[in-house]
Amino acid sequence: MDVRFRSIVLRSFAAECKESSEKGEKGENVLAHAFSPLSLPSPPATMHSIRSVLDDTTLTGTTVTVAGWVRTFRNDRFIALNDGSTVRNLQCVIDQEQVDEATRARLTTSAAVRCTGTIVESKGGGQRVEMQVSEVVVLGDSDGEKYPIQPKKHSLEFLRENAHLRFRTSTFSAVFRIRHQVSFGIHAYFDQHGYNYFHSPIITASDAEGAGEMFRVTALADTKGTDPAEDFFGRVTNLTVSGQLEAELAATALGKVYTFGPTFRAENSNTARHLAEFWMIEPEAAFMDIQGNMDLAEDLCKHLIARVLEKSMDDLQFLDGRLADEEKQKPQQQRSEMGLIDRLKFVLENPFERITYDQAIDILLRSKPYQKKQFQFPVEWGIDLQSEHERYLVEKHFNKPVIVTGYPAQIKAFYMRTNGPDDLGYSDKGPTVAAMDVLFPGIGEIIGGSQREERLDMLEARMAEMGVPTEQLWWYLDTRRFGTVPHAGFGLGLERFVQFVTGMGNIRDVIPFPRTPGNAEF
RNA sequence: UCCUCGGUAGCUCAGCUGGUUAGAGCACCUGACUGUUAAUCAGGGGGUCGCUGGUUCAAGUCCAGCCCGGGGAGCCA
Repeated sequence: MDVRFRSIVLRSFAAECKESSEKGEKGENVLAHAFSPLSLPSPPATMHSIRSVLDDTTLTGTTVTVAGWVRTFRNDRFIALNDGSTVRNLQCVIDQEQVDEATRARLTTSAAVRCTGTIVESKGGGQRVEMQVSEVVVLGDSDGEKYPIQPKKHSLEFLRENAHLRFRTSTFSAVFRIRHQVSFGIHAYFDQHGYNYFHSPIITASDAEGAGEMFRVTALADTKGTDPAEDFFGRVTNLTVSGQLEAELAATALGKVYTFGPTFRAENSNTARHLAEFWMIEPEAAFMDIQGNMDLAEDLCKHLIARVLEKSMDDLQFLDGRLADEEKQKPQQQRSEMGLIDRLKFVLENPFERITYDQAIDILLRSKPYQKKQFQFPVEWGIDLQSEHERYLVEKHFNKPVIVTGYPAQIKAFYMRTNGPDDLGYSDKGPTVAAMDVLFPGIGEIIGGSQREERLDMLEARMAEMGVPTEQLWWYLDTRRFGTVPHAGFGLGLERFVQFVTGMGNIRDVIPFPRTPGNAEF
């Protein structure tokens, strides 16, 4: 809605309230008024979504109205109409005697139209029902010569350059309906499990989180030679790279919390799995250890996959077919044996493999590619697992999601809990921490988390060791000074998860308007 | 940021070892079509071959620099 229009509606509503109260009406009447949609035009009773027309068998034989955008217009007679409610189109059949030639000429790709007609069983083979149109109104013309999206297969790169229109394609409408289901499912899952949705700040002053380069936030036109004390907040501020530290503060009072918001990284990353602006979900729970953390991560992933299978089957079927076509182009060796839907069901039905870093190194050292010297990077205890190593574990050795715990302390963040001899992931090869990475086939790291170091002396020692300034994080350390408890949490990359569920290969194709180095057009 | 591949019509791409007026399919325009499924058929318009410079009788094709994009790597979610 136009902002000015909305303010007018609000003002007139306020005026009505004033009037009502002046007339001495009861407060509840005013309230009832507030929730009635009087100020908005209601759709006609016969208006239906295309999804309901296609699925609701009781509508056959009735007259309904639908509105959407023309996908194709064939044989001067058949409109394939899509309104975004489903990936499927409604075939609207027009009678040439009822619709004049001038109107038919305006039924171009992506024109907005409203059709009224009777739902009948289709004479053609491609669909169960179709609409026998009695009236068609063009609501918005679309100049076919200038409209860039054609009824044919476009490259994803081309559609990325036309990101403002790509939602009108089957692929992208399917992806974004599924993104909605995943997002909504995350809130539903945590709500059902007693977690509080916690809004961690977007602008932060701490740059000690160690999660990468940050975007500076300033109200100054030029920061050169200016004391940060002169700036808006009186100090250096940045866009958040993680809400974790703040979530920990909340978890040590509310018990269970999760954040769900945008996160920013100013890394010069040019890959199919990195964005400068992405959405992250970070649950944090008091009295939860690394084992509980793994259980939560696995259960959440499976819950979300189950939800998408339940709510978005037609979108998944479309994406499954799209992926199968793509696979056909590849040489036989590179093809994956499972389709998208089979893959989702497989992940849902099988437990994630859980191994320690020690075991991971062991498996890699005994692997064929290692012995044939096919790995580009060395494998030895103490170094981080490279992409090729993670891929081997997930895609070759186990062929399912894998959770790796007990990484060497030196390669992980300061807040992770140091393992003792009785802890999971303890190693006699060197100090390890209660970190966990959830690795998914085709995507890599989808979740990174840990049990946090709750012991003040241990935490301070690690911060000193890693050069993290304790003065700046006095508020974080206070949680360890006053009623500290074991607690744990993780970060789930929304886009990476959506990539897995939709089978999209590039992360830029699962976020509406991707932000990457040199790219912020829309 | 590094490695690698690419940039030819609105889109997807062909154009061999330099050699006449640079091609195809789709899209678009005109016409045909009352059961099509990315409809089909006939005809038509449409190009500074990413940019700049160089080699050559001759450059889309070879060389150099720059710009942009894909894939891989690092950073991570």
